[in-house]
Amino acid sequence: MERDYYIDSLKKSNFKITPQRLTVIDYVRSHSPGHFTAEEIFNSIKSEEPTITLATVYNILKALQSSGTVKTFETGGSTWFETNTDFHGNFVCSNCGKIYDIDIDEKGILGNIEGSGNSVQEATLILRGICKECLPDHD
Amino acid sequence: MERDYYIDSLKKSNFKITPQRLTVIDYVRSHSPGHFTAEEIFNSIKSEEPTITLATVYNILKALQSSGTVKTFETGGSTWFETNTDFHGNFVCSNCGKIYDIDIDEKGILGNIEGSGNSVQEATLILRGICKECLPDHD
DNA sequence: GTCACTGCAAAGCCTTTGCAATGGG
DNA sequence: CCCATTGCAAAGGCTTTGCAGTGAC
Repeated sequence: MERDYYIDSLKKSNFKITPQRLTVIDYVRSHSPGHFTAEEIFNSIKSEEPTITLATVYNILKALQSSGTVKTFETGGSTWFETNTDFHGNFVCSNCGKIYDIDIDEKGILGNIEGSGNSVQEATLILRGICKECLPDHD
Repeated sequence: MERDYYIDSLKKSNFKITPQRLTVIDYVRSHSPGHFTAEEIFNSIKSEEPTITLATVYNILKALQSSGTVKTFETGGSTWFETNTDFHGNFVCSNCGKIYDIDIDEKGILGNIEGSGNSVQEATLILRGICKECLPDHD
């Protein structure tokens, strides 16, 4: 996604554009699609933005999330952020810890949900197992 | 589920049967299907088991999970436990906080996953929105 | 100029850990 | 009897909060 997509989304939600926010945007853009913790982002950008703190990174990620450009999910006791806002599965390898996006046919799931009478705004699918690379017969 | 289902599952996984474990089993059995935090269980059973601590409840829930009778998912910064081990969605109402089980057709999802080459052991689907009861036009 | 945002430190959850004492098999 | 489990206290990880100073608009 273009930088302006993030900037415009922030503006639309009445958030200000700060250098710190731009640095985080550049980070997630250049690592998309991917999965980040606040701490990971903090560690990666603090050379570029030496006064930034972890609390600010959390604040920025919350703003990005409110403006709709970032999604989150919780697993293993921490919160993960991602730029892939389409419905998909997040496969977490129990061996190496890597997270992979898995395309999912949304219809099969959403069909059931609508029938429940609840208004669904957001869906998060977490899968756990052993990834391709960690399977014993991996070549 | 019967009490023996939990007991036998624990034994099969080489866990011992303690009075504290039976108390937790009775609690989840009498609240099934449902969604519990460790603290909720702790608060509910401490009158019956006055010396128990939160750490022990966590320990017991971990044993139940390893023996396959309890599943967990994380949301809102805490871990939820449930006895419904079949694949299903957990709908979390952003307004009242209640959690509802939603039946999901597993095939639509698993079809995609198998194709990815990873070995999936477990799937958790979390849905967020406004529940039936909280919708403005609720009668 | 104003109000949101930043940086900092501290507090606040939730969960785990270490260890001595206990008791289930 | 022995080793897993308990109870207790303390520590640990992740995230939020409060507040004074700064800077985006």
